[in-house]
Amino acid sequence: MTMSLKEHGPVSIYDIARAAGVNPSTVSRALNNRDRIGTATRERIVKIARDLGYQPSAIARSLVTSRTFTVGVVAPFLSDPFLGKVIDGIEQAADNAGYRVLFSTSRYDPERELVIATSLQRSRVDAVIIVTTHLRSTYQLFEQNLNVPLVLIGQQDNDSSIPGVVIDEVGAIHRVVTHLHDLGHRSFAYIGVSDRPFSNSSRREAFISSVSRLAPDSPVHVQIRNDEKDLLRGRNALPALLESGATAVQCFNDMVAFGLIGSALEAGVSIPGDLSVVGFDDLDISEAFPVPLTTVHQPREKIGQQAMRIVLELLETGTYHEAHLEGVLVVRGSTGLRK
Amino acid sequence: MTMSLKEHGPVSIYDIARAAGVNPSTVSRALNNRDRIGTATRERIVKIARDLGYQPSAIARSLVTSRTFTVGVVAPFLSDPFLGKVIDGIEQAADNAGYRVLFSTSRYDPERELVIATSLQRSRVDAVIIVTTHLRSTYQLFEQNLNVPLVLIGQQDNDSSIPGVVIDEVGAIHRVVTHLHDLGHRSFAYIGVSDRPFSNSSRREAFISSVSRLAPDSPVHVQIRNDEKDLLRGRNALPALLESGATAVQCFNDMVAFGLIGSALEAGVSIPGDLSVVGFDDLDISEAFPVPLTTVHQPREKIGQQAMRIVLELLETGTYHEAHLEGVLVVRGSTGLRK
DNA sequence: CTGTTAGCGCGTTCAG
DNA sequence: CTGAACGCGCTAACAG
Repeated sequence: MTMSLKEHGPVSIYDIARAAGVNPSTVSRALNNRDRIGTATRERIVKIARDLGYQPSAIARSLVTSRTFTVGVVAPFLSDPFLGKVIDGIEQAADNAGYRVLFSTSRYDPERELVIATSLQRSRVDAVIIVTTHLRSTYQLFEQNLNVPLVLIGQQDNDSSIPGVVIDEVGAIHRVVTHLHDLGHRSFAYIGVSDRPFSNSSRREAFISSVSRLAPDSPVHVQIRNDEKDLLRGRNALPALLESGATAVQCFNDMVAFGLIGSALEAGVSIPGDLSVVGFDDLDISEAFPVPLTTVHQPREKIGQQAMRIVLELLETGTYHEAHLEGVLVVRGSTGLRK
Repeated sequence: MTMSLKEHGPVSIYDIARAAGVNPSTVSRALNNRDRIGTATRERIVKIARDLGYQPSAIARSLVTSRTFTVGVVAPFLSDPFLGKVIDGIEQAADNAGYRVLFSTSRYDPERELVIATSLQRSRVDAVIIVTTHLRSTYQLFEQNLNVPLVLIGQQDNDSSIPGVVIDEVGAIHRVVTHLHDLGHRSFAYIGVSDRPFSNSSRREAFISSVSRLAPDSPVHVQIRNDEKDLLRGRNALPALLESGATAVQCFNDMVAFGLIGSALEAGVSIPGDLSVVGFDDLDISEAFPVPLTTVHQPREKIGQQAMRIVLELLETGTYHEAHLEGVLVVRGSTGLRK
């Protein structure tokens, strides 16, 4: 029946020191299980601390240790089905390692990325993980060095050596094209997006170069759309796509593919009878879609976990090992033999 | 051409005080645009601060002001399509108000919710927003008072008066049942989930009571599933559902509905010809699904924004105004006349 | 094994 | 208008 009369803020080690008749620093040692402390007094102190409902102040501790055990995470959005899982992976790995996660969204806005970065600096986070969308401006962050390890998630320039995790999109896309080529397709299309310029051009390039390698004379119809949402981009891409005569199309991601398939079905275009459609990401719904989607599976949680692993390596050893993950082709019902 | 030789950590007001030949406290006043400061010296100091790349330490500031301008957010997952948008809304509103967001996932685990809450206490967040799944245990959090405002997102007991935002699920479900009843349906079903017991029973109760009001003698087949993922729950619910003879079914959420529709189509069951299906949430894909889903639209971003608004009210005035949002019925192609 | 002292970076008195 | 001194809560020296 503890009846503590707490006055102002939370209880501090000073409060419990007084209650135990010892010095605050003794309390600190007792609670941190440090060296050189009497087992008897320790237990007494620990008990008092518990009775008083003591919760150490992370900020006071940080001020002296200059470690916050907090990672800053910057991503375009949380509600993106791809990013959500990636960040879940980060949070999970962070939690396991005793780190907190300070989250901010960049909303595909390169300027905001910079603003956020300085805000995170003020918070003195121990490291920052960025999901890039505009590589160019992100590189600026590295140049104006933030004084904290920075880890990138997303494609990088070939010659850049920034800590981060990358997916082998080129390889994955090549497997897609091989698959489509094997099915007899000889006229292709790529439906991209404008607000994630780097990963978009990365996939587009990979697609085009794979086609020109496997089927040199095949045309590739390309559309880069900037409609409001990915779904709409897919929907609105249909007319021009049909006109192009393409029989197989790679979409930037699954959402674009869903939009495309939806409008195709409405227009009486059969999938995959008239048109083979491939996505990218492998969202949860992709396999349960009425036309199960052939797509490139990205190990989303693992991407986040690997990013956090690199952070920890960097923090503990100062060096790191790159994470190179594979995107695997998952063949389902949205691709088929050329008519 | 500033060539500052920074040694240890980030520059502090002390560094810039020395560089300006003034006292640290003067720097503090100058930078915080406080009263009583010479315009001349202020500008000089501001310039030096900028040149030195000064970033105020949020933790040092917090230590003295005992305000962190940080809200803790606890939710089951980030990757949930419903929660993602809610949290985006929180982050947006927080950012606008100059707050940071410290995020943790509870993974549908009531115990973790408690652990996280104490962790957030250590971080001295100014407030906590919780997306509840197990109301019972969340109430414990309030009893063991955290010393910070706590705002709830999700259904509450009728007699509880905890700050939070609630959706009028009862009303929304009633509109669903009315819609189905108008279509001629007289045999119903509800497919629920086991890991979000509170909102599940809330929806189930609402459904059953609405049915018994509108069509007193109609049977209601109920399944509460605990398969691995929501999609699977929908898929696996089909056999027993068909056996029950129900012609209209309310699913816990859209994902469950997608799973159900997918397996129904595969089994040759026509939607909505043989079976009318209703979801809950109105995800982005729901309207683009090949069988466009009739569902209850939840204003997801707004939910998050309102939660943050309550936080700010609580922090500034000590009181708050409840947020009561409506779930609106969106009729699409997955419901139709009873055969 | 424990108490003392100092200082992390900043805001806020209170004097000048 | 500005400088000096103190304290936020805690850890890390250094004594004892």
